[in-house]
Amino acid sequence: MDTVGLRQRKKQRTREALIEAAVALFCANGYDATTVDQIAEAVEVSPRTFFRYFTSKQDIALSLADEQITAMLTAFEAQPAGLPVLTAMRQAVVEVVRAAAASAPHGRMRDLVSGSPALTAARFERGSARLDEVARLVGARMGVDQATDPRPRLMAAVALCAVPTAVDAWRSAGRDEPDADLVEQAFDLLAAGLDYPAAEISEPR
Amino acid sequence: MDTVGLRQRKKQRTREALIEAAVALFCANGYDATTVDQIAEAVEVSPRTFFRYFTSKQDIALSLADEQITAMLTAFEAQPAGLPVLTAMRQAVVEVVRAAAASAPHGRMRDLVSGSPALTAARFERGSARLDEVARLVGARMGVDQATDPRPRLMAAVALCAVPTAVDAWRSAGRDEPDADLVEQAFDLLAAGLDYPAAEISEPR
DNA sequence: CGTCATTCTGTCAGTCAATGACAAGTGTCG
DNA sequence: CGACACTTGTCATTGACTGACAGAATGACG
Repeated sequence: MDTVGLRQRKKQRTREALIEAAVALFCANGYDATTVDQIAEAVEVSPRTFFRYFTSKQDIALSLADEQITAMLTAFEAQPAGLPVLTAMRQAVVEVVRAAAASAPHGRMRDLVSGSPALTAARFERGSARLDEVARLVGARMGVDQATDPRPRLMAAVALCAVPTAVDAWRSAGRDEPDADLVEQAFDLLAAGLDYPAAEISEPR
Repeated sequence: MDTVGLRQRKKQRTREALIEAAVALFCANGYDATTVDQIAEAVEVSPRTFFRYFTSKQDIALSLADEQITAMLTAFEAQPAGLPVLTAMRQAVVEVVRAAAASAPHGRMRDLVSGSPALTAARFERGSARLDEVARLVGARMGVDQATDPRPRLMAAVALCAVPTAVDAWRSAGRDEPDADLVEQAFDLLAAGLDYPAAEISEPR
């Protein structure tokens, strides 16, 4: 096989160089102001080649986010078997977020993604695309069939969509705590249930 | 004032004609295969004018989704004051989804949106954009300050992101029930809490 | 009614993302 | 080395979107 062929190594290096250049340019000039041509030029490949490595400009911006979902899946599987599912999910997400906070490129990209509506939207697209994968693991851990039981998919939707959205919303509302803490809090609230009572006292008129 | 000026009425008519033409073309040929030029031509305006009414092609596709969020907010406010917040939210969403199911253009657009990843992502963008609005109403109903209490925003994120995502996932997994029923189920599950236990019996090896 | 300012629209030119087709270069393997 | 597959660059094209400018429609007012 060609596991370590020169050709493969070259491709891998090009791919990494493209990501590195893209992240640098995005951080320096912003996502929208960075053109594919600039990224390609920084790595000295043709713009056409860029699109042979990444299907779109969004694609490269979200390659890191993609890795995070994969990492989250791995972490989720690694959780002790007896753990309640939501707890296992929380641990997995927190682990990944902690690791990302310590990594410079991930940290910079997080701000970029939450700063650009287009990227925020694209991140959801990624999440939705991998929702089945997450649901499958959740179902396995619960010992139910994710094809017939709706709960695994619902939990996947919550983990992939509601939690990041809530964290983003909290951040933009001025909460400066580390992401991991906000994630913990989101899961705590979800575990406690959302069935809040209405205000008891009728407002003064 | 110019509340009913000829100019205003004309603009309104153009806007509606554009939406109508866009929906028709999207349904006939699909979202991606429909060009802005085609939409503009169908209404006999210049393509440039299209972008003076809608900021993007996605924008016009989601104008209906936008109306639904607004309708949901109205319905939420109209719920009886004593209702638990999650129940009120569920009623509001169900009402809107029911109404949409009865409306031909909304129904067709729903399939279009869930069929196109780009539109699904864009719908989230819309949702996130209005998350604060929703959170404010939720906070008001709970009698808490949405600036300091994280729960309203979390619930808004769940209602705007997790529920639609779960419903989409269920549909694509083959569940054919009416959307309203799926929404009810999602909220029921959320009200019951997500803290599912792990499977008790270790799998055979 | 005529004039002027405002607002809306069309035309034009241009940028950028993305894709198909073809040719030329580079790695792989017998 | 030489046939072959894979990768890349060049070229051309489409489609979304924007800025600038000119001209037409509209509304306000004397």
